[in-house]
Amino acid sequence: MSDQTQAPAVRPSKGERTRARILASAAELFAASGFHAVSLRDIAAHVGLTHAGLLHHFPGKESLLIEVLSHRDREDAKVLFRVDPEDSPQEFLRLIVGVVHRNMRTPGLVSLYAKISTEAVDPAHPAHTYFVRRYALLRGQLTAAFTALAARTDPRPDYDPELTAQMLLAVMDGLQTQWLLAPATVDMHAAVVAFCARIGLDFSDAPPLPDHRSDPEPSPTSIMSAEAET
Amino acid sequence: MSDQTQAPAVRPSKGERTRARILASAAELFAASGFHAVSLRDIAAHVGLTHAGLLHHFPGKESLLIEVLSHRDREDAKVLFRVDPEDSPQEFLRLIVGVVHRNMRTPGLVSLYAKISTEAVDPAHPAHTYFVRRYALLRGQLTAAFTALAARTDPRPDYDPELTAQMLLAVMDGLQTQWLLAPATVDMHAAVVAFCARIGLDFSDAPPLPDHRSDPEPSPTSIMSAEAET
DNA sequence: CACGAAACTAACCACGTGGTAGGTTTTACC
DNA sequence: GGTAAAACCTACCACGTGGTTAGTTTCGTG
Repeated sequence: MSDQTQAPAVRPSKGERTRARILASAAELFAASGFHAVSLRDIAAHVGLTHAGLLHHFPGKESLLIEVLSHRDREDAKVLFRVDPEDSPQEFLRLIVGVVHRNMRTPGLVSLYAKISTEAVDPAHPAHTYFVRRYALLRGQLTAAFTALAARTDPRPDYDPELTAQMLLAVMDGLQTQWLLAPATVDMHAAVVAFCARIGLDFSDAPPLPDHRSDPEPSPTSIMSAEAET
Repeated sequence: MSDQTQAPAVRPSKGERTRARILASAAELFAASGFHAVSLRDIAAHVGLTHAGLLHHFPGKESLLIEVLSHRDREDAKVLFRVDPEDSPQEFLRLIVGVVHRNMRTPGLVSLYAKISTEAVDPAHPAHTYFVRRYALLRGQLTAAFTALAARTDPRPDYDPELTAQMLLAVMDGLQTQWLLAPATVDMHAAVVAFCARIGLDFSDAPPLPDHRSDPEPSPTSIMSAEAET
């Protein structure tokens, strides 16, 4: 059971290590410039491979994008879905706000979702289905949290849980673009906390979430992972 | 001074008419798929020209994009800037909400700004400077409106005008992407009105703005037009 | 160390892209 | 109607793109 006996058994193969580097580079470059403006050769050069080498690991550009997104979702799921929004709505919302605070330390991650989600509005985009589902899921979770919270609040608050869920998601998304365009002017976290204050939630002391320091193996039961059908 | 003496003198030339069709097609296609995923040949075919014919009217793809954006700004400016945010803050905010309501009838226009603004986060993007300025201007105007509104409200409201401006812009922007991805589920207008209710503004009866039915000549004093320096 | 599989490269392919240049057609004006 | 300019087209250019194929190098295991 010592670390020595475990480390050699789980050492990633050369291919797995290269795949991880490809995913990291693709995430970074897609985040910077979007899917269409980044070529396979760009990503491959960033990794230190040829584009044909990259295509040995991933069957094509579109499946690479889906894998980048799914990979990041599994990371988020570990944080967000350890709390049930109906059982602990306040804690769930606190985690959501914590995600915003953490995101301010990872502009690349913010940019990835901001950039690709708007591209994915186009039904022909490889990640279109992925984002339709992702937003539906998040709205559902947040609506459940606000509904549960309202049921526990006396006097009962006068907000519509579904509209409020849409608003909170919108504030978070909308602030990303503004922040990316003017990071010195726009304070994402303060604005989200201020929004929550508007609906009666005090998260002014919400602690930050842990950084993305490690990328452990993907969880086999990924809730947020959308397997693309393309 | 009769209409008959004016109409022949101001009839657009063939070139002007073609330019207008190019701008409309470019706006539509950029809105659908973004700058990078649309080629000049796509736009030209949509107009019914060759791409070389298109390039007779616009010196290049990048300047075409800037012109599309500036053109739409002049249209918005006519609506938004007929009211001074400091003199009539409530009326100004009412117009902002009216813009959202109107936008629900023009998915293409919504998509254009949503799509290109996130692309433009990339400093190498042709519209980067344009959007940095646009957001700064809008934040300034909204901050001025909320500041003036707070000064006229007794007891003084407890919101920070600058954060609130960021939040309102964020809600409007963030709702666009959600709406474009799930138009049957997300009600942009209701969510924005609900947000305003959260800060003490009742716009539940805000009237819609006029449609984009006509495209009159550009105003010579366009406030929101950002002349690109590229 | 040997060997098969994985990882990776070089070269190729067909196609698409923004832009250029010269020629043809259309427009606008006198 | 004549003419010059504007509008538009055809053909070309160099380059970039995602993907394929065959060969070479590296890895992992016995």
